[in-house]
Amino acid sequence: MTIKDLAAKTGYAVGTVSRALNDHPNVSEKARKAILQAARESDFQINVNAKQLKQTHSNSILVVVKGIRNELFGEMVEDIQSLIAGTRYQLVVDYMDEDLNEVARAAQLCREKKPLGILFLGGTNANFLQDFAAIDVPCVVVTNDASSLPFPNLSSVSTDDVGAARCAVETLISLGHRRIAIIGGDCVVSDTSRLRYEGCLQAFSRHKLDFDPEQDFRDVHYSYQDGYQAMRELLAAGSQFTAVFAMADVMAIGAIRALREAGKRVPEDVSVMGLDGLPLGSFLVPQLATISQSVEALASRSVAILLDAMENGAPSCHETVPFGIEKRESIRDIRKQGEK
Amino acid sequence: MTIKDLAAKTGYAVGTVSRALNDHPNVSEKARKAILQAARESDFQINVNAKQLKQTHSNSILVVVKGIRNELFGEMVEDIQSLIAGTRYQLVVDYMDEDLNEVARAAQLCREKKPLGILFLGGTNANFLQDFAAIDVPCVVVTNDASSLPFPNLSSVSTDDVGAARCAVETLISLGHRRIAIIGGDCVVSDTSRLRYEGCLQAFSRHKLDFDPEQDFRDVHYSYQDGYQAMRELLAAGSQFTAVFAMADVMAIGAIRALREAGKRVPEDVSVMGLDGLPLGSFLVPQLATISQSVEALASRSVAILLDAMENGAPSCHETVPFGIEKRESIRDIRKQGEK
DNA sequence: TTGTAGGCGTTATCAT
DNA sequence: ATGATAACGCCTACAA
Repeated sequence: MTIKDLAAKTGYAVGTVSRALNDHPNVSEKARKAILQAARESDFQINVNAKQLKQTHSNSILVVVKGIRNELFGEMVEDIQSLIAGTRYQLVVDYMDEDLNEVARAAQLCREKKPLGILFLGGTNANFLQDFAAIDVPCVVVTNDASSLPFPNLSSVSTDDVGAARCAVETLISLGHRRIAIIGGDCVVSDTSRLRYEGCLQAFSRHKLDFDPEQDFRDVHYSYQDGYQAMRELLAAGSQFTAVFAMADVMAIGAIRALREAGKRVPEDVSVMGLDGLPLGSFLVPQLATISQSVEALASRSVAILLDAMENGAPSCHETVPFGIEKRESIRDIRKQGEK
Repeated sequence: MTIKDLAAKTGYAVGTVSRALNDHPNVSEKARKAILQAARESDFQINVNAKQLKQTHSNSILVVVKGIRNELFGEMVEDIQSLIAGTRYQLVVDYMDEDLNEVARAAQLCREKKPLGILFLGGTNANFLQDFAAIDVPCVVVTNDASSLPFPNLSSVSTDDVGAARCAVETLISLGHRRIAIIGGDCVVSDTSRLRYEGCLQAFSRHKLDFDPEQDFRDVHYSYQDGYQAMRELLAAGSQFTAVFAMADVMAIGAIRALREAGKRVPEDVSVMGLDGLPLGSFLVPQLATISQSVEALASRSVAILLDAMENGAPSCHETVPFGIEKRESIRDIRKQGEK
C-alpha cells in the first residue's frame, strides 16, 4: 500500500495525495477528505525511508540522550516532552550508551531525520571539538557547559558545577567538619568531574583548610558499586574524615553502605552529602542530603534557547541555572553547643 | 558525498562501489581496497534512508525496550549486546515510553529497518493481540509470559511470576509472619501484577492463612513514591501486619521509608521483601531482601530462542527461568526460640 | 570482475 | 487545485 495505490483508489494524482497527507495548502477540502478516508480504510502507512530520502527538512527536534542509566535524564526527557507538546514540532528521542560518541551519532541522525534542532542531554566536549563541524542546525548541550567550544550554532545550559560542589563542601564546613573526603569521577575523562573537583578545592582554600587528595580523594565511576569501593579504600587507608562529599548521589549511596559495614553510623559518625537530587534520595534511610540540580529549569531554559535559535536565529549562548541545597538526614552539625 | 562521488573518485562504477561497501562477492581485492580507502579519506557516510528503501531485509536484530526507567532492562540490554556481539548480526535498540504501544512501534520499525527478528523487553499482551498480526519475523517477549497468545512466530522467556511471588510470601511465612501486607500493581492493567498477586494468594491458601485484600492490599504504580504512599495508607488504616511484600523493589524502598517515618524499624518491627533483585537493593541500609530475576538467564535464553527461530525456523516456545531468593537484612525471623 | 540501468516510495517543481 | 515528472541515493539484476 503506497501513495500510488491511494492515488489509484481515489482517482487523484500522487502529488495531490502527498499534499493531502502532509497538510499542505492547495488541496480542496473534498480531495483531502476523500484521501484521508481512503488512507484510513486501507490503513496506509507511509514509508519513512522514502519520505526522509526526499525531504530536505522535517519538523522535528532531536533529543540525544547520552547515558540511559542517568535518572536525571529520564526526568528531563519527560519535561522536554511536555514543553514541546505545545508547539508545532515533533520530538525524536534517541538514547545511546554513555561511552559512544554522541556528536557522531547526532551527525548521522541529522542526515537521516533532518531535524530542525538538537538537544544534547549530556555530552563530552572532546567529541564536539572533533565532530561538531558536521552539524549545522542549532544545538543546545544540557547539563554540560560548552562555552569553551567555538561553535556559533552551539549553546549550553548547565548547573554551575563548580559552585554546586563548592556549596556542598561549604555546607559541610559550616556544620563544623574540617576533614572532608571527596569521592568523584575522573577529572581527565569527565568535564563535569573536573569542574566539581575544582569547586571542592575552592571551598577548602576559602576556608583555609588543608586537603590532601592522596589521602582523602578517590576518582571512580558514577555508580553505586564504585562509590562503595571508594569508601572502603578510604577507610582502609585510615583516613580520619568526619564527612564525605560524593559528586553524584549514586556514589553517595554506595559510600553510605560501606560506612555502615565498617560500623560507622550516618550521620552520627560521618556526614554524607551527594549531588544531583535524585528522587530516590528522599526515600532512603537516612534521607540523602544533596545539592540538587533543577531538572525543570534545565529543561525549560534549553528548550527556550533552542526554539529561539531555530525560529529567530538567536545567537548561541551559555547559561547556568541555580541549584538547590537539600540539607537532609545524612548530614549532622558537629560543632559544640553554644559555639555558633 | 554519495557512492556516485566515490565512483567518480575511484574510477569504478557505482555498482562496484556498492558491492565493495557491502562486502559482496565479485569484487577484486584491488577495487575493494581502493574504494574503502577513498571512502575513509572523504569520510563517506552511507545514506541509510536510501539503503533501507531498497533493501528487502537487513542483518539486524531489533530490541524494543518498553520502559526506560526499568533498571532491569538496562542490565539486560547490556547482556544482549554482548551475546549478539559474537554473531554476524547487528543490534538496533529502541527505547520507548512505558505507556506507548510497543507492538505498533515494532511494526513501524519493521517496515523501516526490516530486522530479521525482534526482542521485546517488557510488553502488554493486549497490544500483541491487537497489532502483532502485522509482524512476521520471529519475536521473543522477554520478562512476560506470552504463551496465551496464539502466534506461531512469538516466543517468550519470563520469570515464573506466580512462583516468585508465592516464594516471597512463603519465605516470610517461614519466618513466622502470619499477617503480611501486599503492595502491588494494578491486576487489570498489568499482566505481571496479576500473576504475582495470584502467587501471593496461593501462598496464603497453602498455609491456610487468611488474607483480606481490603485491609492488607494496595495496588499502585511501580515507583518509590507509590510504594511510600501505599504504606502510609496501610498504616493509617491500622493494619496490623508484621511483614510486607512489595511486588517490585522500588515500591519496597518507598515502603521502608514510610515505615521509618511512622517510627517502625525494619526489620525489627516489620520485615520487608521486594521482587526484582535490583543492584541498588544490596547497597541499602538495611539491604533489601528480594526475589531476584536472573537477568543473565533471561537474556541468554531469549537470544538463543530468537537465533534458533531465525536460523533454523524453530517453532515458537515459552520458557520460564529460575529466580533467586535473596534473604537479606530487611527480613527477620519472629518465631520464638526453640519453636523451630 | 565490472558497468549500466531500472526502480524503491516519496516529495517537489513544474505545468496545466 | 491538480497532474505529470524529475529527482533523492542506493541496491540489484543483467549485460558486457
